[in-house]
Amino acid sequence: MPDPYIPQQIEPKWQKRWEEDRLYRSVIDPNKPKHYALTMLPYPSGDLHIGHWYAMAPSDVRARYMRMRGYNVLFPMGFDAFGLPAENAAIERGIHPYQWTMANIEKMRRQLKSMGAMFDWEREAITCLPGYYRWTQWFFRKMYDMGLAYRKRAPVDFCPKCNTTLAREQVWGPDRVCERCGTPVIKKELEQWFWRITAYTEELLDFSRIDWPERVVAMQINWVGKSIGANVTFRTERGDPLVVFTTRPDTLWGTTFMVLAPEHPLVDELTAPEYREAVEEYKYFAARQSEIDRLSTEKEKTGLFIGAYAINPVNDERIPIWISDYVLMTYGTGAIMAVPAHDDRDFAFALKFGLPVIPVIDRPDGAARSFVRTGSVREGFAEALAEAGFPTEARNDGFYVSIPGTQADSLHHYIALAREYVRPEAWVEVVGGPWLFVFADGVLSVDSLENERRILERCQQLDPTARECRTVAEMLWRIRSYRGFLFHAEYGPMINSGPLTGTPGDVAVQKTTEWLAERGVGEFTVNYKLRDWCISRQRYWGAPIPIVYCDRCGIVPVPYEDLPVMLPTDAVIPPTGENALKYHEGFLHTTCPQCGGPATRETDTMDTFVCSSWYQYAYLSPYYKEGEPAHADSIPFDPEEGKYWLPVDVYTGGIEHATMHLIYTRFFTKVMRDMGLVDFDEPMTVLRNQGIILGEDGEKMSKSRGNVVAPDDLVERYGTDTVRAYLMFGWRWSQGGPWDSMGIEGVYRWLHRVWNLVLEPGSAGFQPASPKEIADLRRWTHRTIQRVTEDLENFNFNTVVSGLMEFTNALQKAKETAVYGTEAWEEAIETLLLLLAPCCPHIAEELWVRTGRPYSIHQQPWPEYNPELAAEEIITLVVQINGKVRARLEVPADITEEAAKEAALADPAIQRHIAGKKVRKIVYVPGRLVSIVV
RNA sequence: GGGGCGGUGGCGGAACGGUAGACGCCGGGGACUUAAAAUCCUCUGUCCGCAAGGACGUGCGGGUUCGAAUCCCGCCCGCCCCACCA
Repeated sequence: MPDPYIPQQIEPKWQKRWEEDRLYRSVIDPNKPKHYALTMLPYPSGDLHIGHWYAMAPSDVRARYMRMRGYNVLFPMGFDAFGLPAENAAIERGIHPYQWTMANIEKMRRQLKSMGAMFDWEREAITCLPGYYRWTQWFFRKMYDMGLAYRKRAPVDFCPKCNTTLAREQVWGPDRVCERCGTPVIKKELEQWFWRITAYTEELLDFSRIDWPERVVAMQINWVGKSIGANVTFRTERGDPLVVFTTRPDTLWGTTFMVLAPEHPLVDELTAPEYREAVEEYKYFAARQSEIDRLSTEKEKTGLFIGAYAINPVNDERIPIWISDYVLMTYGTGAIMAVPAHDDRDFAFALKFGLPVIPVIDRPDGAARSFVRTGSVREGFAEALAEAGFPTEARNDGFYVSIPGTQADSLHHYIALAREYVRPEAWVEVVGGPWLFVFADGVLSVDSLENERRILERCQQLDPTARECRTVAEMLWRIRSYRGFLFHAEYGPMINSGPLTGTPGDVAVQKTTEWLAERGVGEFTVNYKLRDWCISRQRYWGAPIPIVYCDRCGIVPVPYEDLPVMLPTDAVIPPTGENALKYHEGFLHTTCPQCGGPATRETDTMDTFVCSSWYQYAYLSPYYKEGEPAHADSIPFDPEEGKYWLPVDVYTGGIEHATMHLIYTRFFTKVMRDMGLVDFDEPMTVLRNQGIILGEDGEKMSKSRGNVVAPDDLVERYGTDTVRAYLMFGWRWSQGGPWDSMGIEGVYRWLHRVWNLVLEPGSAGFQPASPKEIADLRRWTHRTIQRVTEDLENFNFNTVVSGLMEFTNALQKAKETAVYGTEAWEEAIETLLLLLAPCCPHIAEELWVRTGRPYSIHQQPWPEYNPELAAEEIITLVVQINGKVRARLEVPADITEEAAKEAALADPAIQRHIAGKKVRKIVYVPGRLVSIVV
């Protein structure tokens, strides 16, 4: 009997040995193809949780697999070490952010090492060290020189009591209060630094060169938010140009009012004196409201008429100008033309505030409805409609008529009938694409503001209840059946649109834009949601922005040679969380690099996303040229390393970074390309995301729920190899799912079985193994190589483990037969260990060495599979009758079609099923099945 | 509202358009043991049947096909992201 499998003994032993032997040191080797595998670096919170393991362990498995495949693999690790929690710890526990961070890194590095991953620790990079942030600042300086960095005023969340700006996560709850003191947060305008990421917008939309998950691509496209349309110039009555952006210039003739963002610069000038007070009040309301109610979906529209009018350039209609918080100053031009007939927001606004609606796009389906009030038509109308084939539906006070869009003339036909029957003191309206009012003396269309008014007045004369209505739309809205017909946002033929009436829907936007351009009142325009990246943070624990303010010279960038601008380590964090740099005299005061006069430093530090935007380059040569002065033409990493390793081949990590981090790092790489630092466009060729491990109860893991799974405990109990294998086996990696404390037991049992399989002697037979037995065993071996290889290629980690389990089960059975001890048996065991090595590196190494094989298994080549050996000799041929499986035949793999069909038809079960029926057709799929149709 | 991902046994999940449910967990039965744990063997989608065998079965409804979990159309449900973006 061998000694039992005790992972707690063998795992630390091998980890120590591998480290001593520098087994995972990655060094440039021009004779090998390179593979840069990167997994997202953690924030040093102080504890490595199961989510980190889930992300990193399978990534390590794949990196190890690539290494065995003969690649020279770089798989580095580091820490994203600047950020808010360190400042909080400083305030709560009186420990300096630096000490807190470095102590956490110490602990997490130990935890990471317990994973047994092949991280090259000699390339570790910690973003909060001067040797790292010197280059972060260097990038700022380069951006500045390239005209990609600029300063402008922008709002920040500010706590008036703590006198400090707040990060997004420091603002709590729907009331938006300060996390420390509970004071309602206000907006404050500050001068801040921005990077011109928008200079790369179009390029960021190009994913043709990278293999990234569909959903990440979708999220980034959505984030960039490209809209194609036109800028159209309206004029105020005074003559000021008022430009709006619209994606639907084809609806211009339906503009019945304009809406400006409350912060729009023209609002103050345009507001009529008698509205001024109300407008000021609304602006204040909007400034608060947009913050408080950002989350509510069905927000009631609010707004205010400012007493001014604009002229629609296409038809000279005079339209009122409103302000409302549903128009954002930060998008487009901060002003819109409102077309309530074809935009749901404008429609809701118009309905609420009694603004007219003019339809200008026909319905694509051409359908219409009409409500015929009792007494509004002469006798016989219903019968005439029935005869003409119009479907009707009775109601208490009349009946509805559905006018189908299928026949071209049905609308005209209906109107002709209605005119014939309508009584002089009443009317019949038709609501479809156009809205038509049939009076005894003629038909009026809601095709202009003037006609809208005229129709409304006439209806109000005829029907006293209509006098409550401010607009035709409001009157029609009262009739339920019309509601779905009063607004639509589809493309369709233009109607009521002056010279462009009749333009088909598929060319309407283009034709209108051209028409506007010819007249000089509009132009083709593209708009994006993406804004420039505000990198300023009013925080201490970050990389200082290398800028100096001089009374004489103004804004002066710190010279390259003077970098890094050191973050003072003796700063005291105020209990309010305010930026300690503002009070650090030694940091604050400096001399101007240009004139030598007194100057002050920028106290803002950089967003931590800046640090993580280039870390994959830092790993190439961490803290490159520390202590040597930098220059404008420096390179922040060893160019030889860069030339060999870049770009990243496979990047793994959580989907939560789909937008910010993964857009910023793409931006960085494109800037670096334009600087001449790299010669590629995208930082990471392949991206794969893992899912999230939930608590055993299916909920998100959290301390308050008490459902947190601690990896350290698991390692102590089962060993790292079991944890690694279970994280691969338990779920589809990209999906994740609830933790299962029983499931991991199954994996633990499996590794015990592997241990015993390899070390316990089998019962060698007295007879030699038959050729068939040998072939069967070798088939198992080579099929398993094939499966496991393919699954690792495709990140299908769960089936890698299940494949190895099946192989183990098969070997368990074979062990009791004559094949035990044969060459084929040794091949099988050796293969099992090699295939196991990436997943469970410790047990694989232990068994490898114990069975007399040369250390280290991790330096062995990945086994090749032989397709001939993997091929089946005997296959199961399925016989279907009318698609149902009726028999399974064991036949030689190379059976001919005729022989297969013959065998199928000869089978007694098949005979029974086709007895008395006529065989119409036989489909043969080689190696698979015979399908008989009767 | 827009976009993405998903829906298969009691559970996690397998399945180039071709044997649905591999592998593992849970559960049943058995061996070993004074006993338990561990380990090993074995059964395990549902229904009918003593059995042989048969019927049903991948969220729902259609379609394509000799054959659909897989492809197409229309729905329903869940999760995630974005969201008054003109």
